[in-house]
Amino acid sequence: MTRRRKADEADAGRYAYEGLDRVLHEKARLGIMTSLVTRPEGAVFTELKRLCLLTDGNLSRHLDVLQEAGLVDAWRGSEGGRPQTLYRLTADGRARFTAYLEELEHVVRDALPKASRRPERSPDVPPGWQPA
Amino acid sequence: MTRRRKADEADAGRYAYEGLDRVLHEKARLGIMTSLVTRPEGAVFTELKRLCLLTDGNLSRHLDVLQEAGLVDAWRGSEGGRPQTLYRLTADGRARFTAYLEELEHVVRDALPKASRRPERSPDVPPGWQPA
DNA sequence: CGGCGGTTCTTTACACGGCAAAGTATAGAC
DNA sequence: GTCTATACTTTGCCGTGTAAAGAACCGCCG
Repeated sequence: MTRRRKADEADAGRYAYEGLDRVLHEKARLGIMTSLVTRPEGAVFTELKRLCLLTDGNLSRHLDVLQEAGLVDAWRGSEGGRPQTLYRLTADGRARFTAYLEELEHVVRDALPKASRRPERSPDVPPGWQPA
Repeated sequence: MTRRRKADEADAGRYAYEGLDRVLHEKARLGIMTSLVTRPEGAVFTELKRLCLLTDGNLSRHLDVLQEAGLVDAWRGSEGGRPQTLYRLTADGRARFTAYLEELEHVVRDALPKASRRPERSPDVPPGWQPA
C-alpha cells in the first residue's frame, strides 16, 4: 500500500528542478559549455562549430548569450593570417556550469533507475475511467 | 603537447548531443516525466501541478505536447465527486525517456569531472590577443 | 593595385514555443 | 436557482532558437 492519501505530501516542488538555469539548459549551449570545460586553453569559433555541429549564425548567437550571462569571455587575435576569436569559460561560468550539472545529475538519479527497470506491467487504471 | 594540430580531428559532433530530444529537453516536461516514471500507477493533474510547481495553463500545455508525442496518455474519471484526469507514461514514453536520460548521463560524464576539478589557473591567452 | 574568392563571424527575420491570465465546465453548498 | 470551488483549456504575448543573408578582413592572381 502506497500510503499516498492526500494530506501527507511534503513533496511539493520535488520535481521542479529550479536549479536548471535556462541559459545552460539548452542543447546547443550545453554542447558549447561542455566543449569549453574540457579545453581550459579555450576554443576558437570554427572548432566549436565542428564540435557542436552548429551553423555560423546559430553558434554566434549562442555565444552572445553566454557572454552576456558572463559565463564565457572572448579574445580576438589572428592565426595563419585569418582573424580568429578564442572563447573561454570564466571562473563564474565554470562554477555555474558545475552547479547546473549537479542538478542534472539529480534528475538522472531521480529518474533513470525507475525508467530503465524492465517495464513492469503498469497497474490497471481504476474501473470506470475512460481513455483520452 | 596536446597534439591538436588541425587535421587529426575526428571528433566532429563530439558535443552535438543529438540524442537530446527537444520534447523531453525542457525543464517543465522533464519534471512531469520524472514524476510519472516514479509513479507507474499514474498521477492526476493536481498532483503534477504540485510536484512540478507549474501553473494550470502551463501544465495543461505541456501535457498536450507530451500526449501528441505519444509519450503520455490520459484517463478521465472522477474522485470525490470531482472530475479528474489521470496521466500515465506510455511504453514508448518510458523507452524514449530512458534513452534521453542515458544521453543526459553522457553529458554529465563528459563535463562534470572537468568542471568540478579545482579551477586550475587557466593557461594564458597567446600574446597579442585582445579581450572582447 | 584592384577585383576575386575564401574565411570568419554578425545581423536580420521568422516562426515556434513557453508562460500566465482569462475563460469554460462541472459539481457541491446554501 | 445562484454562488463558490475545483479542474482543467484556450488565448495571446513575448522571448528565443534557427537559418539565410550580410559585412569585414585577408591572400592571391593578373
